[in-house]
Amino acid sequence: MTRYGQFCPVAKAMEVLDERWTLLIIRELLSGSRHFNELRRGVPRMSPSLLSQRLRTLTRAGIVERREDRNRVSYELTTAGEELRPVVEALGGWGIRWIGELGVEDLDPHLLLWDMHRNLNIDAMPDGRIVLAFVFPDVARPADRWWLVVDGDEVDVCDVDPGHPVDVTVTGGLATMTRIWRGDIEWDAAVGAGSLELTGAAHLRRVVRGWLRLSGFAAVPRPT
Amino acid sequence: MTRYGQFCPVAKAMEVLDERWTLLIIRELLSGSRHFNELRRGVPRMSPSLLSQRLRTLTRAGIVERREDRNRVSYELTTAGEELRPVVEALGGWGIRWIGELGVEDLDPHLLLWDMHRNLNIDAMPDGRIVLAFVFPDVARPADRWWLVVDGDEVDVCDVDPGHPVDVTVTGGLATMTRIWRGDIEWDAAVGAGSLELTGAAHLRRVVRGWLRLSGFAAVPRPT
DNA sequence: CAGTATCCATTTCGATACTG
DNA sequence: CAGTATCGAAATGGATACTG
Repeated sequence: MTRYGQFCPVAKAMEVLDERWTLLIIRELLSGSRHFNELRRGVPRMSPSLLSQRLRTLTRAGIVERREDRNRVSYELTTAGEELRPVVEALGGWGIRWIGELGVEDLDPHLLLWDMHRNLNIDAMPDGRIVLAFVFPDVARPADRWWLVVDGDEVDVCDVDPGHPVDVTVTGGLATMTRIWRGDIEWDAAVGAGSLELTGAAHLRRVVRGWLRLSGFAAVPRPT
Repeated sequence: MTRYGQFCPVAKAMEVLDERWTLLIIRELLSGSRHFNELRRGVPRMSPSLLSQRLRTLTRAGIVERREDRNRVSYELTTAGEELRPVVEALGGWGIRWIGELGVEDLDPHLLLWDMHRNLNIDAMPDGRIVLAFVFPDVARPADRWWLVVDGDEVDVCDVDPGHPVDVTVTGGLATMTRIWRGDIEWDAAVGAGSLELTGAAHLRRVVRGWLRLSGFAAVPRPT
């Protein structure tokens, strides 16, 4: 590909990487997604044909390797792909510092829960099945209720009631929960201000915060 | 802008940065270009209207500040823009390691000389005017001859003979010179192999290598 | 110098439906 | 599960010429 007609390595890199969605797919692969439909959940607004096309481009570019193991297709980053981690980290670090404004369109409960389920601190949780419920009163049904079911080291995201007893229910605006996840506001501050509400056994309510890890970019210091 | 519909900071960053040419403009600003026509030389394949449009977008995004000082317009990076340096560096570092293949289309003598003129080691040069000539026998006239004229701390790139006596003439293929600039091959090796030829006074031929700095990415270690 | 204006070809994408 | 097929709308951008 010769989009820019420049020998500059930044230009050569961007020839592959500046296509829409591409770096988000790489972000997904970097955070552990391996299968087509798993990737789709990370980029839900992308059509499957476009995702498939991008994966082919990335494979041709030597960034992704497609594998077929007994009827199960998986995509993995090559060494070149893995080395894009610093790029993605730099981009996210910049983004969290300088693009604070989120549109309503940017909020997505499915995506939020999907991110959370990948970052649970399972070791901090008691043995046995744990069920967390999230309720977003400002979201239209049926997308206003979600469950994280943790059993052993398996974590499921459910958008329908899995039927198990719920240990803790977290209730609050989708924007609030999203901003907590991004590290824009503090969990404790939101609870204190009443914009986040916890229900469940007192000893669990106190520790649930420790079960949830935040976004990897939450800890990035913000401009003063 | 809401291209992706994601709250993820990587997505929010890419909404601004993944547009074609955008990161190359930022690269130019990071390397010191300030004026419209100066920027154009760094992205020669971009139409002026598109450059103008991108600069407006970047200004709206808070990355660039447009200034008008007594009839002279200039563009400068804001703090947010300056903080994109690690992003550009990560991209270039990745690009130099993993995209080694250059198409014929990627070679551009004007761009190469433009890059070189920004990176001359003027302190290492003797006082008085120094003129370097570059000849690319494999390039069609008139783009096969270029001059760098250094006078004091002023450096000019000429595509027509400036008329001054030439101190050193560097002759070699455009690909060779480009690869040296990128750090893909060594100056000394190219001279040794005869793919680069120097003419001029012996004492100047010996030191000219020290006058030219290479691309900032030349020193990045390559995959083994 | 520092841009605008115009215009059309092309690319790109999103939506939707379908398949082994 | 892992994609492909199709299609039309919209965005995008390149070329070129022009301006205060």
